[in-house]
Amino acid sequence: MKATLPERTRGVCCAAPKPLSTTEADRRVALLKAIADPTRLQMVGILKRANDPVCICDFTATFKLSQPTISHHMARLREAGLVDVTKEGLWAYYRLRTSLDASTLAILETVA
Amino acid sequence: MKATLPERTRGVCCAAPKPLSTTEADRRVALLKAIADPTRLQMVGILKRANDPVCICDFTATFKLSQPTISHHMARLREAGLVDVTKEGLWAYYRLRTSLDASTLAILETVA
DNA sequence: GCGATCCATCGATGTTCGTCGATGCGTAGC
DNA sequence: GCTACGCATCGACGAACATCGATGGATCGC
Repeated sequence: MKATLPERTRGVCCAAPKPLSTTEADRRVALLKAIADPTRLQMVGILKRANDPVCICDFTATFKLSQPTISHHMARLREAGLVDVTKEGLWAYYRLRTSLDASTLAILETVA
Repeated sequence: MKATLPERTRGVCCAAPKPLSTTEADRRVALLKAIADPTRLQMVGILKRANDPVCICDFTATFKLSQPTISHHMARLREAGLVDVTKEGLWAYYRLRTSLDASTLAILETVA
């Protein structure tokens, strides 16, 4: 890794490196924001390691947070398109969405 | 992928799946928060693709944001330990920290 | 029907975040 | 010294967020 510092002239500051397409960047940022929280990252990790859908009441029992807060975090994962829900009587079972695209799966794999 | 919904009895909601160690989870969350922003994600991506250190003035020219805002975002990357800075006269050159651990590098690789 | 249970939603509150203008500090050229 | 420049920091402001108690809707057992 070279570390050459290019010559500069005052007032000329526009090498302007090209960023990603903003739409793709925004997609990734939405995913990152969805999992950039301790509770939600743990939720995703547990769902990823679980073979069967997990009742949300188990999350409520696991974390030291109120039931509305757990529900709120799960709703954010739902809005991010990361989880699917199945209602069965009184209970709500969540699992990772099966139709996640490859890049999303790769990120979840490395981070969760 | 089976999707068997376990039998439940009312009032018993404590299968309590085990989360990660909180210290490790917090470490990852700190990294995710640092890059869960369009500007900062682009910054990291540009630095990752650049061979030489990049003058921060080029970021100021690239993004449609004020100079204090760019400086603020770069400070957040600095506090997260993701970048190193070299001051050269009037200019400040940033690059990805060379001593990033493997898991951090893996995340940056998939996301940036 | 009635009470109990699970869960989502609402409303409120304190905190964090993104953004900017103003300011200050160090450097370079005159 | 003085001015111009690059950059960081400060202070302020509105938006987004995490959390909770209260409420309501739906389902089960009796």
